[in-house]
Amino acid sequence: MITIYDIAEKAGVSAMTVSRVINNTGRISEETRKRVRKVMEELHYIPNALARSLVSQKTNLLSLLITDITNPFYTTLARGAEDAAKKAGYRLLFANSDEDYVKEKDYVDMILSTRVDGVLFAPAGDRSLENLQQLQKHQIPFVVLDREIPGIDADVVLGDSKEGARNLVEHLFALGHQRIALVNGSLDVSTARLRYTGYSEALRLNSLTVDDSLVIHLGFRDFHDDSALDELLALEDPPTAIFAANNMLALGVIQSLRKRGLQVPGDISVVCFDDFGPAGAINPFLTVAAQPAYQFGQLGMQLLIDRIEGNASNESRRIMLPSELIIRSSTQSISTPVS
Amino acid sequence: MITIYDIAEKAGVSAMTVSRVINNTGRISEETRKRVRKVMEELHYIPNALARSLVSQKTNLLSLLITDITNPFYTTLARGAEDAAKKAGYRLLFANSDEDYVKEKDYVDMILSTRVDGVLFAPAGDRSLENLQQLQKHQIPFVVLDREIPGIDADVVLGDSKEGARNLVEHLFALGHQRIALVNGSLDVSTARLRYTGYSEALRLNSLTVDDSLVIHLGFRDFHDDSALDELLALEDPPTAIFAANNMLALGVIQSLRKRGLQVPGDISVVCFDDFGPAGAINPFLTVAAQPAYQFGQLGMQLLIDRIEGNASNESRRIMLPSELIIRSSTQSISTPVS
DNA sequence: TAATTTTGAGTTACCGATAACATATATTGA
DNA sequence: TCAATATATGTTATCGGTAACTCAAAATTA
Repeated sequence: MITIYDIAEKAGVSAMTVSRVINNTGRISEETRKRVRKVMEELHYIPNALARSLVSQKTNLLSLLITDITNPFYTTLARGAEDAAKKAGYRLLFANSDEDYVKEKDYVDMILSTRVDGVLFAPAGDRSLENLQQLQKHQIPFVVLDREIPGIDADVVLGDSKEGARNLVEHLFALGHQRIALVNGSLDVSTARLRYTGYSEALRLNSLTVDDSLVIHLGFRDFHDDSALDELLALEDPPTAIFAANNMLALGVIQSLRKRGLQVPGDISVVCFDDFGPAGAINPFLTVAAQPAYQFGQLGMQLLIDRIEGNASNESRRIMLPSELIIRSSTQSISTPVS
Repeated sequence: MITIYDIAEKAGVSAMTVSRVINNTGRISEETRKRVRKVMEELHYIPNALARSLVSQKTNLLSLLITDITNPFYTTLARGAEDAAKKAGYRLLFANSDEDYVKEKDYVDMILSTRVDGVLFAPAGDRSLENLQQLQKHQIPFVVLDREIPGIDADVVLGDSKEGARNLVEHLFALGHQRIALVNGSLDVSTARLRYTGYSEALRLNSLTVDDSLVIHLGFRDFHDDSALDELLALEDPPTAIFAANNMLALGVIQSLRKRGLQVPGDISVVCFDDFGPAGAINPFLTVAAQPAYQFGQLGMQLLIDRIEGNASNESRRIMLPSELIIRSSTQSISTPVS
């Protein structure tokens, strides 16, 4: 590897002079500058970011921690974050926790030892608390995305889960559905709780109460075990519609329904939170509460960079983004069954 | 930030002793070891990977460069790469070139200054040559993914584009289609050339020749300008089926067709390369040649790590993965039009 | 018991860059 | 013309670790 010392020697100057040429600092005669530049090009010199960071105490590296890289919500978010980071001259280190606290902790340790300048953190859930506290303890600036963590006071970008849920359920009511099941994420995730709240509020506003046998709690990521669905369908008065708390759950629900020979929306209507990215556009099918994923990433990154660069006040900021109800063909009126 | 010197002072030993405790090297009495460990925990010590890498000349960082983070093919590939990297104890730095040579070059510079140990490189196209040569010049090990670059001799993981294309076109023939358009990627991408070859071979095998007016060359990523489609449709003898060279192009084609009031497959059949990840499972629609994206990432990463760790022979390896023809509902027989 | 080996540390130099300070000319002003 | 200032560059120390070498005390051997 070529270092500034190699350049210095060949150009007949000191290393410091080379450093000055690279960084355009100090006074250098035009002649020396040209000579050094020429040698740098000849030797294909590239500064060592490690050494630089060690002395500057700045890596220009940010980290984006998401919970599911195969979920289009997060990849679209990632693109927003990447664009914003690049614009501000930062590099981005991606990490994927798979909704797993242990994997998340591993990544936090990695993040700490890498000395990144800041973290955009989509937590797995409430128990991410200690992972976030770990960052706080080491004074790494971070912004929380998508899920609020009780006990953490930080900048945060959220979707309006309650309202989104209400909208979806109201849509189902409007189609005549009364028996609406909720296939929810784990209750140690704030969005799952809020979507439940929105769901129950919508029921109450329509003079109904929550029937616990219609509510399932799973992980947000997988729907491997669909036995819970069997229980739902075996109910005396089974649901005519299912509200899945996110896109991946909806995928699982629909696949499981089909496996059982049930048509969507013919036999049962399905709605969910989050859209499906570009792929969702080909065959518009699911009625969703679409969140502005790109903006999640972009705004979150802006908050983070503001804070890192000292352009943010001490109090933490909280951005709530609305979701958009997109009515497609996974829902239909209960009064006109196709069967 | 806590350093080994802080630990050393508080534990009443030298920095070297602390280093030895951390790395389990040298001889340390059990007593000292315990004392040092205790102080490390008390102060929440975390080793500085920068300093470590500076002396060891190893960062344990790998980079994955893809061309489109919103394309499910690449995110699934990314997951495969990430899993394999993690298993081998490496961290992964993602980058997204957007099929743009300039962005790609920027990332290569970043990669070089970050001193990553190796790169998993999905090139934008033939002109990535100089970016790859830049890596070679600096002796950074890399593995090329998905697209072969003339002039570069390196490990590479490819899909069998020719055969996949032939299969798709044969499928269309079997349905009675004779006027088959090809909406291809740019010809400076090897997969575009091979898919063209597969397309023309299939035609020839069926005693047809390529009609140039049925072939469009665009970028693999966007289908913003769909005027070329108008020309296709305005032909005296317009196509009854379209073969899109990848999933993103298929998306654009279908959306454009619908905008013009044409139904798929009613008015025109569509097939493409690459599936749509988890989202593709909800509403199976497009007939595709699905490539094993996860394996692309996983195998590529294995080749890379083998090479980095000196477990690979000097000659470069070439892995070709087959694609699977998945027949769904975007194609129908020409003899039974629904219209 | 003296010589030798082993054990458990410490010292020094270096990885590649930069901040802070030092210094030799060149230039300017009185 | 000589001090004062400006200009261009060099020296040294440091960021946080680790490799390589050194060394005193304890344990082993003859």
